[in-house]
Amino acid sequence: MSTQSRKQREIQEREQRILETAWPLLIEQGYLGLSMDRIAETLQYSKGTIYNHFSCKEEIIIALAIQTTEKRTRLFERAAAFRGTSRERIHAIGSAATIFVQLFPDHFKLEHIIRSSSIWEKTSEKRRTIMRSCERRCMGIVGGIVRDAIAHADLTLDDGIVPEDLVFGLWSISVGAFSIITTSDQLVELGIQEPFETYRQNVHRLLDGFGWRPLSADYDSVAVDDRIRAEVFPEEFRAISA
Amino acid sequence: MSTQSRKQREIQEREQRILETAWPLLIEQGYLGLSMDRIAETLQYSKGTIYNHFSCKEEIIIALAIQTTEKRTRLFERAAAFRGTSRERIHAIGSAATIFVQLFPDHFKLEHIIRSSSIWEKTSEKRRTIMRSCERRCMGIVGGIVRDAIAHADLTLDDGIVPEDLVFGLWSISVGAFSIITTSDQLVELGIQEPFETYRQNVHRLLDGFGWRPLSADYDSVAVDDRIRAEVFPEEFRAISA
DNA sequence: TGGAATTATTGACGTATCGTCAAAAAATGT
DNA sequence: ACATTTTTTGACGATACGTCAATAATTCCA
Repeated sequence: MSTQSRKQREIQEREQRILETAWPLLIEQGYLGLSMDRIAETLQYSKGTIYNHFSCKEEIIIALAIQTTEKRTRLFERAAAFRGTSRERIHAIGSAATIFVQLFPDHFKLEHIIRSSSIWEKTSEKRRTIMRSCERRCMGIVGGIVRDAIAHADLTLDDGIVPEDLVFGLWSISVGAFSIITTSDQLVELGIQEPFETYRQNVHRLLDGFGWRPLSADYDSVAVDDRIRAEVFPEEFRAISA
Repeated sequence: MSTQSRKQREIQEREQRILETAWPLLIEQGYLGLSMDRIAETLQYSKGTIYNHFSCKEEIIIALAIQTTEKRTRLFERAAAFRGTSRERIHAIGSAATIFVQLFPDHFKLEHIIRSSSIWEKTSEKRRTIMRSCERRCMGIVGGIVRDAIAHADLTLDDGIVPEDLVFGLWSISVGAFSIITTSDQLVELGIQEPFETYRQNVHRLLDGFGWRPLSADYDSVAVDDRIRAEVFPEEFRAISA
């Protein structure tokens, strides 16, 4: 019994160690830098053992992507639990998204890799389902705040507009901004000195455009951001600042 | 002389044929599907000859990306030349971006592939420079419209906000929306029935948030969109509808 | 506890692809 | 007609993927 559980635990832990070994290879050298042989060599296991855990390279990649995506989802959940006006809560989501990118600047590299059709299609349906459900959960959280805002009359959507449309807008602007930030090497030359700050402001413009109260003009969004970072994400904030 | 030019021309044309052969391989099977051997086999040349044109796989990929990016830039230039209010002209840019995605739905796959660090870093500085200059040109076009809007008092930016901030917002929301549209397989399940339409509306909300006149409420953006498609992009519009 | 049954591990193997380079072929110039 | 330059070729070495039969370790049960 105890022997079994020891072995079982060893196998379990190995899975995590494989992922930890894979991460820097993938981040530093991309898809091609991740080699099953090198993982095996590093961990002193034979290749076959690695394949016992992950049936192909792509499975390792999506497993890593799931880990970071789940971390983001948890940040979103904490942000949504912030006690404040609907506008402050949606603001907290923006802060969570930004903190996530700053804590895991490499996540978007992964996201790019995993979305390549050649990679995505080789992953198992099981893991793809997990990814999709993370995506749905994130959208659900944001959608919930939008609905709350409507319920509290902070926001009124025009006819034919559903909460998901707004969520899609926030999702788009965030994915786009962070993609650009993490892949463009000439933002400063293009006139974007502080991309994260610009992102934050643009999100507010978008919310203003939907008429979400209180509008930017009415409150000091920098102060709100500080408060959220201090109250909701004190630890993460310290990690970023350090 | 005539023999030389014939040979020269043959070599020139071959380059394009290589790219045409590479495109479907890359789109259908991703980075891994693109094989130098297969290109050589298909075109009945030896591998060495292919390598005379492109020093590595990645050069082929970026060459393809440059071709589509240049097409987009030309669409943007035509959109910017639209004679109308600043708001209509920026609207035309949005239409151009949408038309581009619909004409070249696979471009974003390429964009994803090329942005992978492992690929990007293997490309030649020469071609990277071309890509960057395309990017700058696109931003410049949009920035010019923003400046015109300010000059015509259609738009007033708050202190500390520069035109590039707004451009970054439009860029983000577009890149994000199209990335999501081309890679997510559950948009409908997530409640986004007509992503392109939602994108268009979100862009307007963002512009409204910046106070760009006339605001959405004041005019029929669907009519403007129809007019732009008919006047500026009649041919492309037909191609999409067909 | 000892040995059968099950499970986990190993690493050589077949296949595929990359990018190179010396030799062969073709084109060009005199 | 022959020398020089340019282009093409494909065999080659290197690397990596994923498989699988053989081996080792572990578990189970009498």
